[in-house]
Amino acid sequence: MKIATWNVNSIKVRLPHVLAWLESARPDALCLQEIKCATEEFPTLELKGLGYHATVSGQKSYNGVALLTKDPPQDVRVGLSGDPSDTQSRYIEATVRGVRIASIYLPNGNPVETDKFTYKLAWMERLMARARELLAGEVPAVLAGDYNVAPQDADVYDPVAWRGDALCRPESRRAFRALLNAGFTDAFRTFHAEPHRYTFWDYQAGRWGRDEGLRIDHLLLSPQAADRLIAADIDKAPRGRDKASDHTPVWCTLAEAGA
DNA sequence: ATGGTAGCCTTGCTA
Repeated sequence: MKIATWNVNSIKVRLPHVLAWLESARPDALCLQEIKCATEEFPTLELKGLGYHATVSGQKSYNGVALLTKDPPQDVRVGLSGDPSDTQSRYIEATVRGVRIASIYLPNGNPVETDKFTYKLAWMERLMARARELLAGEVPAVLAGDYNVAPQDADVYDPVAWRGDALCRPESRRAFRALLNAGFTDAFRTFHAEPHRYTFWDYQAGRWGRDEGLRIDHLLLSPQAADRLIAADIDKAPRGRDKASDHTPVWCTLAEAGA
């Protein structure tokens, strides 16, 4: 079972890229972030044409997450509990072929001296609470998405320049490590120890051309999912296309249940 | 050299 995540930065602009990638990579599930459209504006029919069900938590202009799955999803859950006043669409979760899959768009958190950073850390606490519930259920679970956290300096092209940024701050990294310490596995790092492998390259200053990026998109696996982990990697190709998103897909494959 | 790009619509904000 192949599960992928991709921050597409507008599904309307990126639909041709998404369709092409689905056709070539054929994931069983693709988690999308920053779709930047209302749920009713999502191109559900175009994706159905490729054989994918779309489960969407949209939002006009900003944020928005979705789950594209070959099989119909079950037990869809939208949002994280813990803050009824939170109106940002950043979390959707469903069961696909027995695997609990979440599409996550974690807040960026910049500038750090503002309530945006406070919101990010509070959101990570709420995610942690949900992660603990999933662990208690002892089910295969994959928390996939744009975490807006570069876990270590090796995940950043210029760690010194980024030291004070919300993506690299010690508080952000500690909250990310708490997920690992609780029992979740970073799928990519299971197979790739080499530094300077990225999932995001800023549009500005020719970062892509110089391979100056950050690894901020992650697939975190519960023990029951990690026990089935076969492979994981970053697919850089979509970032090199015309009109590309600033992020590129990350994927992992799980052995079939009972295999 | 204190910039640069992209996408949204709020022609500034978010990233």
